Amino acid sequence: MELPDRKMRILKAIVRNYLETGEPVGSRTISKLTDLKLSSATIRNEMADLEEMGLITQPHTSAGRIPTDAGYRLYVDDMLSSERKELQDERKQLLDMQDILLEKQGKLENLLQKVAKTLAASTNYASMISSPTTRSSKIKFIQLSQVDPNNVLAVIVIEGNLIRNKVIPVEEELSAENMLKLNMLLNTNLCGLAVEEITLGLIEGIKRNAGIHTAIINDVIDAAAEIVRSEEELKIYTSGANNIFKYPELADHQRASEIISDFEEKQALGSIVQETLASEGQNGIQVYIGEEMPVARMRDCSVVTATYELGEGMKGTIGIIGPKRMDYDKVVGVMQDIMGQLGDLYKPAGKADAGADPGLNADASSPGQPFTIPEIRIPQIKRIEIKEM
Amino acid sequence: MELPDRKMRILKAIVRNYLETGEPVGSRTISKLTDLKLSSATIRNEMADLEEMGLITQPHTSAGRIPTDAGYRLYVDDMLSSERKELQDERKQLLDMQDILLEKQGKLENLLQKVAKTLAASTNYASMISSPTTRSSKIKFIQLSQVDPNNVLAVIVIEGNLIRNKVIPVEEELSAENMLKLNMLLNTNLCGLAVEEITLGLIEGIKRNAGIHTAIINDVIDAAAEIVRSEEELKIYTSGANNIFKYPELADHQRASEIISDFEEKQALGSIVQETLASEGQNGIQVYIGEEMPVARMRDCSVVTATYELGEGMKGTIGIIGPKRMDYDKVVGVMQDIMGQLGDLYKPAGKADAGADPGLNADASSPGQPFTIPEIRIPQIKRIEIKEM
DNA sequence: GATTAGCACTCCATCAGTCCAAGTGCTAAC
DNA sequence: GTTAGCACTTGGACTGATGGAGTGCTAATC
Repeated sequence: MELPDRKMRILKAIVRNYLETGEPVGSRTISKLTDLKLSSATIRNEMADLEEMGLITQPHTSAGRIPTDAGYRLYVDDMLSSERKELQDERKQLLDMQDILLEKQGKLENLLQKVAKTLAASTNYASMISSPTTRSSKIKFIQLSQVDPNNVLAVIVIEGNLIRNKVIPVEEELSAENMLKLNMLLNTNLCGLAVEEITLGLIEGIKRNAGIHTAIINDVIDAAAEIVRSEEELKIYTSGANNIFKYPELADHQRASEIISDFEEKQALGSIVQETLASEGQNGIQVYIGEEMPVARMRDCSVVTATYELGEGMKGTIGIIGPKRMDYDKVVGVMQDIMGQLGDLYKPAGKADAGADPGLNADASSPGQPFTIPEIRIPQIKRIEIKEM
Repeated sequence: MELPDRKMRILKAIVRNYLETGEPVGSRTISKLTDLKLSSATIRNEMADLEEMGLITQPHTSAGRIPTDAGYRLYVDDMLSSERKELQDERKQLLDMQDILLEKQGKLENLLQKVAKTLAASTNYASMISSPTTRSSKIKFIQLSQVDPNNVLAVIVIEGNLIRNKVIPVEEELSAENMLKLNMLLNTNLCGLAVEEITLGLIEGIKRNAGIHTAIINDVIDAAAEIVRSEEELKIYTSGANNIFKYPELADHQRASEIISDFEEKQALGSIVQETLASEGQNGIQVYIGEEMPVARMRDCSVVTATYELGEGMKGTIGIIGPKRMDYDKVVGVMQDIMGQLGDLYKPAGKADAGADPGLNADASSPGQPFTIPEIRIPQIKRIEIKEM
């Protein structure tokens, strides 16, 4: 929608003023606020037009105007297309995440939690961050080992160097030789494949080659699938849910309760993440306003989401959820900042200088595992002998 | 504090009525409610006494009475000492957790989350549950393996069959023989020990025996310590935080915001867990009322906590947080029920019948690992040879 | 034709005043 | 020791009046 310049400026002034005050804004206010020397009467005429166009509305007859969803949308779109250029030049660093990012011992889980906290604290809105999805997660390495007569321990390394293990109950103990064969078979057939790429045909093939122990093959593949699946399971960290109490329009019992509940369950937030990942907006940032919200119960909110990338195609989503009258400019700025800083976090292993190497751990479950170790080779087992102890 | 029977009955009636209605309760109401045929005037006299004793209070001059913290305390103590007997007889099963408990594929994380949800849903209060602490967690088995020239993968199994792994960067590649020695050395020296039992002297001894690679020993032990530490890290799952909106006395912005924040941060809840585990109350259940709350910001709430046991000394805490006027009877009942059901969950591996075997997984990070597999043996490595692939 | 001044009108928030129900404490009678 | 009765207090709900903020419309002005 194209709007004559003057109307646009008035709309912007209305939106901005409303964002600040949360009160309906009247013609006189705008008349004084803008630098286009116009009387309140003229503004009133323009406002009547804007209202007719569905961009602003009156809560009641003798009140000022507030933006409609469409009004916000226009404002945000305009901002996003101009903001981008500004920011790319300056690349201002709004948030000092030094402590967070340098914290060597931290796990990814902690990092995400802290980013969420930082986001919430610096914006005064509620924030969320999803764990990076490893949708393309390929199996790098599988190792089975007999842990006791009834159980086989499967260690599976998937791309991104995430390590998962699972104990598989078996009925018969495997000999070391068979175990070794099995390991080779699995590695040669499955390494480099994403779980989605493992077809039934492939499994059949492996089973044929395995000859014996077809049962265990099934189990292992099930395990692998389950492991990768659980890896893909979206984890969402939130912070500052209580910030919604700062905005009266969200703080009444009904709404607050619903939002808090959605934040606790996290399921609803998941759908926002999905939505964001599915449709990448311009310049990486997406804004859902009111009715556009993927989550029905949050129709009184807006959410600004962005996709961050942690290298190797591991993408996650950060989001700020607040009232429709949120400070979009600020939020978008903070978002871009965080995106940038998270992006910088991943540096190819070789280039990372010692000081800045985040030394992140890839996951809670594999603590201490460096985030950027290079290729993992299949370990070579050499001639080894040991007596029973 | 001993109270004449009639005063006690009146106090109980006041408390019970207030729990139900949330309104100050007047003398007439009590007169009609109790079966001790007394006029409202008499009740008024008794109430004046109770007020003098600090058990009830008036919000304002011409209002009914509400219980003070001390009044609740007396009520709860009385209930706890009588309730116990009742419940031990009947062992009624209030909650049907069949689906939850039988869900074979579930991880402990999911179980806990679901228990929290069940608790919240069935009580209409906010609930929390801490992951079981494995404070006595002993190392069962350590295995190092060279993953690539620069990294060694350490897999550590601790009691309760929790498996953890960590990649340790090393400067020099170890030979298979040395790796094997190291494995044996570590296992013989560390297995069966809790991390607290690993002394500096012990480490020195290991290092001496290791001869070479003293650096890696340090790393491995650090890793082990870190792994066990991260295992002990209290995880807390919550549910139903939004239930507080059902109780007007908690639902005003100030209070709600604080409580929600505490629920999101979970840190404050941690101190409740600590407090509970530290001082085990009578019959396993503890009630903190108002000012007794360990968390200052929740002084308007009460919390009922209980310690559950998941076998092998793994203890965790469940808690219900609600308004001071919570339905203590019901909550205590539900708590005991859950405690029982969680307790039943752990059955010695041999005795568990197939149908009821929960088949729980011990942790998110080791999905699919049966919860009750018996002793883990150190795997025997036999003569194996393999060419470089 | 666009802009502005002026005016009548609308609506909401606020405040004071009134009334009422619920509950109390006290006294006197049983 | 218990109860009936009464004067008193208090908060909540309702009412009506008032004023401020804002609008739409019209007529005058640039």
